[in-house]
Amino acid sequence: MASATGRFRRYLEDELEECRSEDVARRVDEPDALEVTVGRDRVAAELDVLSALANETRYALVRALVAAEGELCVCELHAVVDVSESGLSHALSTLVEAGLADDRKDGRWKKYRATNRAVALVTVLEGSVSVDA
Amino acid sequence: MASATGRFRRYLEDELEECRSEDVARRVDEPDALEVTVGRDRVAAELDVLSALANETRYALVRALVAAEGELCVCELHAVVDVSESGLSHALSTLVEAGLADDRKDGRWKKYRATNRAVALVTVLEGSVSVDA
DNA sequence: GAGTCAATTGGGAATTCGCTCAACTGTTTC
DNA sequence: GAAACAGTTGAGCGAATTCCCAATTGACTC
Repeated sequence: MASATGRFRRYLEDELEECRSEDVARRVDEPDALEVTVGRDRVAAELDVLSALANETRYALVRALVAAEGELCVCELHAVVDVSESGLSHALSTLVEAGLADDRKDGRWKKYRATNRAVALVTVLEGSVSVDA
Repeated sequence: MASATGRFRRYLEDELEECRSEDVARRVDEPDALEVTVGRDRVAAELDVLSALANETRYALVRALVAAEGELCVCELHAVVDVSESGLSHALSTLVEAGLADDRKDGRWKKYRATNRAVALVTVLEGSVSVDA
């Protein structure tokens, strides 16, 4: 973490003149404390999920799977996005890896289904974005 | 949308032999119907939010802002991430643009705060990722 | 077993992203 | 007004993504 400690200290001192309710020393340590408690692995995992979702093709697929409320076969999903079959396959495997979809082989076909994680995220996104913007 | 209609049709016909409860014609139209109802703009907006969040630096900033439950000044945020001051400023403006943070100027300092959208997303991510993986 | 079909894998080209550097705006202090 | 400081903006370079092409794997049919 880059040390902007000098500026940070000045900032805190300045803040204290307006409002004495804070303990400078405690606040200085806060960011690091935060960092430690959270756990890098967990954050990294969350980032993987976000990265998997943050792509037009993959997000469209997830939305379709969530809306379907059940299994969809690769050929059904192909109708939803505008990429080659290979691109579709790559996208789906990324989603499975991120825990956003489950796959199941059914004879000649392969079927995908949204996970709870995917449902939760799409729901929150829809809700939060409809509010404004 | 790429037309894999041939394969899709074959798939549906095959499915119907096992389970007659579905109407082929209706299912063929389903993906398009879905696409229309959702609205491209809305989906695009959701994607912007995801793209803004799907980056190590920016996600760390959002987590810090959410954890703070209040305003943090740029110099405080600088302690959280490992980028140059300029990089930090770029990251923060991306977050504001995506509606994940609000900014407020306070004399010489500028303060940022997490939006409800940011809180909702971080909360869901934490919850959904702790389940497994 | 040969042919066909659904889907995946690996490699590589084009594009996008993330960050730093340098220059700049606005604010406070002397 | 000059100097110092907080923070932003734009340009540009290296790194990571995204997607297509070609070849391949399994599964079903005849």
